[in-house]
Amino acid sequence: MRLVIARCSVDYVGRLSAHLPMATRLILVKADGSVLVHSDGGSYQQPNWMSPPCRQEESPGSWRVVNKGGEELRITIEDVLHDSTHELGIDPGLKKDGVEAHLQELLAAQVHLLGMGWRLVRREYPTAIGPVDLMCRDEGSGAVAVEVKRRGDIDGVEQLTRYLELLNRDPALSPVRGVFAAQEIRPQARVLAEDRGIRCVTLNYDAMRGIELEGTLF
Amino acid sequence: MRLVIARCSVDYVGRLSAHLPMATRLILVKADGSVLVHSDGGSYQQPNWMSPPCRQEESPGSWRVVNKGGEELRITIEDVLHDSTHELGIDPGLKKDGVEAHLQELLAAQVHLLGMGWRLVRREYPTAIGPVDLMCRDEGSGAVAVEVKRRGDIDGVEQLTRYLELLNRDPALSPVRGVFAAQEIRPQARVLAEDRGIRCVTLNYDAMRGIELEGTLF
DNA sequence: TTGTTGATTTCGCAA
DNA sequence: TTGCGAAGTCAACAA
Repeated sequence: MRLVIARCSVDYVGRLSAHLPMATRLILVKADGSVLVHSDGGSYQQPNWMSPPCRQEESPGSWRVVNKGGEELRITIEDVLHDSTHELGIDPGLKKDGVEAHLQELLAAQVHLLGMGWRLVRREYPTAIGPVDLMCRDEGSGAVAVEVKRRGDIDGVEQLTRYLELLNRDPALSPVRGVFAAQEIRPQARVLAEDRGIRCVTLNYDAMRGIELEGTLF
Repeated sequence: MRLVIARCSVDYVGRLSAHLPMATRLILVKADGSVLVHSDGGSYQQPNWMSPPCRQEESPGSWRVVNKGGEELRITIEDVLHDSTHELGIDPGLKKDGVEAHLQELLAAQVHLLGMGWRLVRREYPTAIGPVDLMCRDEGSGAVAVEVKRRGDIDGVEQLTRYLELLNRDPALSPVRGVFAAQEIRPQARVLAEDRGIRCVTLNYDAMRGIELEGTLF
């Protein structure tokens, strides 16, 4: 990894055109050849960059980074304040926990949280417009489509509504009810869901994980 | 801006949990206090970070960065290979060109691409639930609402559907047809749109820009 | 402050 | 490879 602090201007021409006027910035060159330009403040993201795989041509005062797709990053350098290279080695990678997939998995193992006597038919139940997160049968064997979200938004209600509309065209399943389950449900989403006869359930991630952990103890 | 190259492990606890095992990485501290951790390869984005505003507590071998929302980034440092601080000053900011607004502008100037004899009524046609990108009249003077996207997704179809539903309540306009125009249209979005009687049109940005450029030549 | 929408979204998974 | 949906989405802008 190479770190350069320099007074520079940057132009990107590719999927769009972007221009950074002359100023002092950090230019970061990774081992895979990708180039990132960072300012000191403003957004925490890089204001300009070129994603790998890409090729770099360096001449005094001017860098040119070209992508396979014809995208181009051109850096004009007026003054270099710092330039150092460091050997970092490979990174073992990031482990994430607590995302939607995990939430879905936890709920699939605990469908009784939705109602006594409920059972899971299958996860990722396929339809023509995409998979339903959980398909269940309630205590009276009625079909229920469950949409799981980390944050329950209007989009999620729309998504579940589309599934329900489609599933209810199938005489073998109909009537299919809907449950919208999320860690947080925004008021607007809740209103819309309930207006459409969809039940809203707030999930407690820690409690669900706790139950799961308990289960593994015995 | 402070640059630290160090052998470290990183833990984030907040909206989710994430862990980076011990390895050599770049730790970048910006003037606003935000902290970014970069590996040398893999994804070109930062694998772990804390966005501003945040507060940093540094003790030998351990950093703790805390957010207002109770999110926490904990960096355990085993060995420091480099540590330097640089004064960058303020950044003038980024200028972009060629995004959706541009696409809409181009299509507005070339509504004949949608059909012979079509004319533009106006861009950003106002409704109670937001502006319709383009309102047109077709060859038979029928009203047509056009939604322009760079990537045509189901969300865009839903958006246009809401506009059409509202517009068709107005006897002075009704019937209003819909056109969904985008550089790329995803199959599921196309299915949904056509199921609702909305015409899908794929836009060729380069060709549209080319025509525009030609136009300026004469 | 809150909500909405676009993004060079990026990223990961699965068909 | 391509398609599709989630993201600690982020960030800009309007209400």
